[in-house]
Amino acid sequence: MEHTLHLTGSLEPRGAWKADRCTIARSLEVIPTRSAFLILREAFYGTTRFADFAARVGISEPVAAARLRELVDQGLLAREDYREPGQRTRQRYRLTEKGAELFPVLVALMQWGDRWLDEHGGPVELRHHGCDERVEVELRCAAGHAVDASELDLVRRRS
Amino acid sequence: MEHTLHLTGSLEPRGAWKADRCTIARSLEVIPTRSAFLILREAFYGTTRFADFAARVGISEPVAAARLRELVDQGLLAREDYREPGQRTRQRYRLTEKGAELFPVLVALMQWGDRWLDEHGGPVELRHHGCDERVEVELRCAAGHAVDASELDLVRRRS
DNA sequence: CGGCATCCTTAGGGATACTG
DNA sequence: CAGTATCCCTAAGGATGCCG
Repeated sequence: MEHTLHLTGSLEPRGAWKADRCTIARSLEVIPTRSAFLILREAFYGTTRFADFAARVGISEPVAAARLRELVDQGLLAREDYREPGQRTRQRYRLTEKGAELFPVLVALMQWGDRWLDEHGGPVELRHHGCDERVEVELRCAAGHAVDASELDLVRRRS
Repeated sequence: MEHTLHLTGSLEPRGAWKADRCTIARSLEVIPTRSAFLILREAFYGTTRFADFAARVGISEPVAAARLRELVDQGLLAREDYREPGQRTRQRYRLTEKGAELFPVLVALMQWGDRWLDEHGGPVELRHHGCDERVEVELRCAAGHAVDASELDLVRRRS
């Protein structure tokens, strides 16, 4: 069984596209580290406070400070002041739309880990609110077909 | 707009599940580095040879050797000898099923980078072979509904 | 509470040269 | 062709302590 893509036409020879435009590589420059991924995980789980990020991700506060600053600089998190009635002003970090759209990446990592790295299929699962059915990431084409990885063509974008 | 999940029932307080069982964290222990991700990208693109991995990922050969060994040790790639008729024996690296199932992770990273990190939506795209429609990763529940990130419950797995 | 300063250790990675 | 050996540099991250 071959696990590679169909490479069509002008994508080969490979000089046809520059490695520095690869958007997988670019994404990994924005989220280069394990701690960055796990801080995003916490943000999806609803964590907003500095000390909670450090504690729940399991990293030291200096590292948490560095990662949070980088994620804010990249526009994935927004740092904002807020004040609950009768309380002092606090800070919190919230996902921006740009950050929130990374959700499928985290779900895909979780799904793979659930299958290959845990005896019991992982500690938690995602369900469709209301419907209550299990949720998974999948590949699907614009015509609505579920797509297997063996049915893919990789082509240069039609600009 | 809130970009967090619905956390239901016993997932809170958070001590209810152990951070070391998080399968996102576990996956990132298996593929911890940018170079590991990009070697997998190359494997999907059909690269099989040592020197090609190093050159196409843009890493030095010592680093390529270390990453390839780790990926083989983790069972994502298989190293095998092969011989074409009339040629000497060569080595190649091929994706295992375990490695191949990481494909949605890479597609999700590419899709996010296409949207947020490239002026023109990315250099390449995936199309459904035959059908020729564009392919994307999406969240979908077992009942067949496309699921928005705002419609998710996170629950402990029913074991 | 939400950090920063300092010091330390380890891991990632480049360059160059060499080997079976 | 498919790597290893060596050397060096930088980044990631922990521990401790301090600050507004």
